[in-house]
Amino acid sequence: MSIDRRSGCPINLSLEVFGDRWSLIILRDMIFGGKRHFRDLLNGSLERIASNILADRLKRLMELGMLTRADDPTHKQKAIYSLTEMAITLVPILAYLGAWGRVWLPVSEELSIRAELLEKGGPPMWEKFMDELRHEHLGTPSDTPPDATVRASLQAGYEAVVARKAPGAGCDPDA
Amino acid sequence: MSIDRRSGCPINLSLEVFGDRWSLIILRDMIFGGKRHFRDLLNGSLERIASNILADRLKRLMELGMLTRADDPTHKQKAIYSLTEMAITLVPILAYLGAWGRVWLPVSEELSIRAELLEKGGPPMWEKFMDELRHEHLGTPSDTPPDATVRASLQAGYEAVVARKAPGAGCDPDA
DNA sequence: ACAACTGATTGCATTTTGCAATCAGTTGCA
DNA sequence: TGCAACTGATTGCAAAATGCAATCAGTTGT
Repeated sequence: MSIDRRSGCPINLSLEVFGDRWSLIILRDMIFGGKRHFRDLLNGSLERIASNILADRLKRLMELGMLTRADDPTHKQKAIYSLTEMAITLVPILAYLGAWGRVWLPVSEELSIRAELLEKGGPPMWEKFMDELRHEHLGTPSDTPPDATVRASLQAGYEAVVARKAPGAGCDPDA
Repeated sequence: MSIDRRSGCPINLSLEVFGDRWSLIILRDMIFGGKRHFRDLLNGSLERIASNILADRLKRLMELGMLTRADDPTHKQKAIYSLTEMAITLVPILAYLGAWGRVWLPVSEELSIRAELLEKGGPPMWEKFMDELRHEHLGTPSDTPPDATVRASLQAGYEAVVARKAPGAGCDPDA
């Protein structure tokens, strides 16, 4: 399951990295959902990835240099997956992809609010988000307080839509 | 082979449109290569798509609203495929994808020069390119002379690299 | 001691993919 | 008229990917 190298075209090579139905979904959940453990990714995504496919893609993304794996000090069997700089720089692509999908595809309102906020925020917001991800996954220093992160503001926007659509119902499957 | 709708997430829905190894390759060849016929797409791409897969993807992209098909007046069996606005607005995504691949993947110099020029040109160049595609595929008016198109300048850049790498050898498989 | 949870792995049926060969109709040329 | 080349596909088939359920060994909390 390694890279084919059908040609040296940048678009082709990019497709060989995440030209499948699951790799970008996993990266999305790590980037926007803050998921870092196998179980979180397995049970957290709306698209219900199978455990063998998740294991395969995590392995593949590590081989490609998009993820790294480390032991979790709180649990001897637990592994923490981290994004590499290579994966973090996908943020603008995900932002554009979300913006495009929001225009042309039958997206649901509550799931597209994040894409809308990210599009409205533009490149400055993407840069801020990438810096937060670098802090979170690569350990680089950051001066953003935990309650003022881009991810928190995206999540707040999501919850506002959910609350408006179902007032009083306190259920949040994505929390 | 229609859309799954695993979830209403914009990124997921986008992946269901071109989360495979061939759909974006076909769109790339139509957008950057100017290919509009089955045979051009079949023989023109470096990645050697099989004819049944090409037929399947063309059909699928039409069902999804990314392409339209029309009869070619010069040949009763010939079909001309056109990009829709939905497909034309992928240009920024392809630009970002090419830029990302150029940084992180083992691209070849002659095939990545187009991505580099497109990245350097930025959003203004993308807009100009999209206008040219609208003129070419949707018949909208345009005042750009045929020799000053974005595609022509990308092609010129490509040929300059090829000429520099193999001076005197007049072969150009992409012409 | 024991149930729940950790990151996986295995087996298996179904689906998708990719390659080679082939198709019928159209065109250009001798 | 005859025939080769070209048009957009389609078919058969082997290989690969997918998705589901069951299972695994080790760890943790009670």
